[in-house]
Amino acid sequence: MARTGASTESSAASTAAQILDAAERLVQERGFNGFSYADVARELEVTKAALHYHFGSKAELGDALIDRYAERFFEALARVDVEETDAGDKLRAYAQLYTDVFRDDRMCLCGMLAADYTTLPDPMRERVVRFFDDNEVWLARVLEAGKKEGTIRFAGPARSVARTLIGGLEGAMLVARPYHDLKRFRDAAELLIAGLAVER
Amino acid sequence: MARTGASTESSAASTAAQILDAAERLVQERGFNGFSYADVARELEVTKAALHYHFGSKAELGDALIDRYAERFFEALARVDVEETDAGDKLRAYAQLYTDVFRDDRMCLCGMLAADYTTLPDPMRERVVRFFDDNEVWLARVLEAGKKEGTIRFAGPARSVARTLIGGLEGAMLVARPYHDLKRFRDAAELLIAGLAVER
DNA sequence: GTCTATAACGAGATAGAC
DNA sequence: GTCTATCTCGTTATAGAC
Repeated sequence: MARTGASTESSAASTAAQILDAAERLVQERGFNGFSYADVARELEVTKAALHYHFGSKAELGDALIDRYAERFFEALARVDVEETDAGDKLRAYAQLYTDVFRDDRMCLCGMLAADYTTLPDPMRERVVRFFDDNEVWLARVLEAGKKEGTIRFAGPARSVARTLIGGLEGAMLVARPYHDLKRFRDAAELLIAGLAVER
Repeated sequence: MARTGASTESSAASTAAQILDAAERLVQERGFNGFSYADVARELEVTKAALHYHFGSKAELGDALIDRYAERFFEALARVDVEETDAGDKLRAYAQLYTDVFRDDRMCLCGMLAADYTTLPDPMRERVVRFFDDNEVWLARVLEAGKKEGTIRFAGPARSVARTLIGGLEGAMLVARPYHDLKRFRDAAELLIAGLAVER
């Protein structure tokens, strides 16, 4: 499907998208309680009032941030499903998505929001949980497929291994970020996959 | 060594300690940017000004929080060293420390502060990093000992496995907390240890 | 050591002009 | 759609009385 084509605004990106871009990075870097409308406004060189036109409240902005992030993330997973056939390769491609985030000095958006969880409005909480649930479903399916094909073995329910992988990768990002060290994250990701989903 | 014994203040806990208790829980639940002096003051039924007498600034309070948390944590690890001899048992005792934190609906203090890392003053950053470094040293020593005794095997440098364990446990707490599910955390901790430090 | 009072600032949000 | 102006509230922090 082509881009939306010639629209009323011919600028590179709509203001709403620019706001989401800036806010997303700020949340991933500083957390939901660590940034303000003023930060976004300064960056885009518009006023806070302009932001409120596009996203009435910080909570609404938060909802939109998670929705877009999740949409893009699961689109990427759908591409992995098309491009990779081996279960081990799919797991490594999954970890690579996290690596790409970490490379930008960012934390996973939903990992960061998991830290902020107790302070989030309910609609944001629900979205964060759904993100992890959907990740778990995707990973469990890959693990089960690998087990069936005999390319992978693991102990216990695929769901538990999936959860441990998600938490392991989120935690690897969390702890590696202060060290500003990509290798630290990649080593952990590699050990996690090798230890939890043994190839044979 | 006995408690400090009869001191000038005979009350149950000094005000400074009460402040640290309340602030610690608030940070572990809500993050460093998710609580205020007003929250602590309300809880202890004192004024904000009283808090400032004991801890001049939020940054100083943060320093004191990490110092006390780290001190207690490494005292606990020293006890583990005395009480457990088998390397696998030491690793399980290590994970149990995290379980105890999670059981109180808390995130590890330094795991939470790792999320807030980019917004922290430098002295707090240094303390957070030191906490993880010291954890890594302790775990790597346990892993090496287990390898030498032949009770444990693992791939790659003990340091890398140690880092992966720390990140894995921190991430397991982070992601399990929204689900309010102790079993979810315990299952992940078990799989992490079994997958990263295989017993034989 | 704790209080009242207040300063100084930033946050989220709204009204109404352009 | 973006602006100026403003409101209200919460935040960290300090001064000075008790």
